Amino acid sequence: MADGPYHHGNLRAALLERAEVILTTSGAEGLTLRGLARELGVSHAAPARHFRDRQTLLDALAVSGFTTLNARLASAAGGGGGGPVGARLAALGRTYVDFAVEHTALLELMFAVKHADDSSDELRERGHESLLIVARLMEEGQQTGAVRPGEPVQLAQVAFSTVHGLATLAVASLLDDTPLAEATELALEILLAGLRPGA
Amino acid sequence: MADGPYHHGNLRAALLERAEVILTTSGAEGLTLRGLARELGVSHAAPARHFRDRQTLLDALAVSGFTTLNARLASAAGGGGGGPVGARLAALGRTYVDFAVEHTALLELMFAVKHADDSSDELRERGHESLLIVARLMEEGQQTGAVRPGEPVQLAQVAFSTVHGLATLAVASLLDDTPLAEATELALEILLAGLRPGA
DNA sequence: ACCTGAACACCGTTCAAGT
DNA sequence: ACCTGAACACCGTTCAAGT
Repeated sequence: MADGPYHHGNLRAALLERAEVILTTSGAEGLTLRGLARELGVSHAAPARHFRDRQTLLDALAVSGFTTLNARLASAAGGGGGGPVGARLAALGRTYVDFAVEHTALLELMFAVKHADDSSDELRERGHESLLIVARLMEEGQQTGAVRPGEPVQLAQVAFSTVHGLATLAVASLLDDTPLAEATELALEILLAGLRPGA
Repeated sequence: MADGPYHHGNLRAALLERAEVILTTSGAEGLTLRGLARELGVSHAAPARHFRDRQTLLDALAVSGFTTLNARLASAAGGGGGGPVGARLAALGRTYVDFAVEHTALLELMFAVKHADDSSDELRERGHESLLIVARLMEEGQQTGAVRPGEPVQLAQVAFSTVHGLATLAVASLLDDTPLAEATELALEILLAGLRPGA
């Protein structure tokens, strides 16, 4: 790991790694290409070799964020498929809220409106992956009678909205005295009740 | 309205007005103090007289956004208080989603994590106003038997989360083929069903 | 292929000085 | 009281040139 004149080829990875740290500690506004270059001991123009512009770097972070999130969601959904669907949906919701408050700035990036044109497609696709994990559980719930009929993806959109919105309220300090865990349980209970057939 | 050497005293209002236009058309990233000053024909240092820094201006925009939103919500909640509670809750939800997709960048500001220290309190208070409008309707619904028992503010937080999250999904292009109006109706139906007593 | 150094056109913020 | 002009310390992005 001795420093040569160059960053021995892994500058791209080093940039992403350092950027994620800065994003977590200082937010997206504190993330500058020049600052990144400085910390990694390369010239300020070096990052441009690996990321066309700042937005492309931010989008790469967002994509990697979705990758992490989706892995956690898939794991929470219960790979093997045991347990009642309602409980697994609730686990999914708690996992999402945990991730969201733990990676506030990253999540903001993941759902930001502005993206580089070439990252936009991949970002959307990763988001769909998240929704699909939920949708598959909805479909299973429909078979076991825990979930009302309807397009599973649309039901997933509603469930996703609930937990995502809750996380937003939490980081915006709008939950006040309500502990986030309590608010999450109430939201999930209302959501699951509303999803039941005949509700 | 002839131009003197100064901006005849209404520079603050002019800055806010112009800033809101730019926010809507170009997003927060496109909003610079120097650009604003240029468009209004004042020196680049003039805005500092009225807003301590850029963040203070952004927070002022966010506060004004909440004012507009709360007025709309209050109106949709039915000032006089006629009609079934469920229908008025649904109207509230549709109003929120409409506002959210119409003022994407503004809403992002309203729920942003970073704020100037002196605006943070007022911003939170305005957010609480939004929640209170919903909470009052929840309380009314509990009396008419349309809404389950529980802390009205907590129920409001759940309802707010649902519609806010839905708006986020919409602007992130994650609703795909589902028209937003359709997704909104489904979300509101599931929410209201989940809120009913004994659900 | 990968990086450097200089250059260009921007920023936000501050502060003496003007009216 | 309100604004200007200059100054400072940053940015992102580009591009010839180096190895």
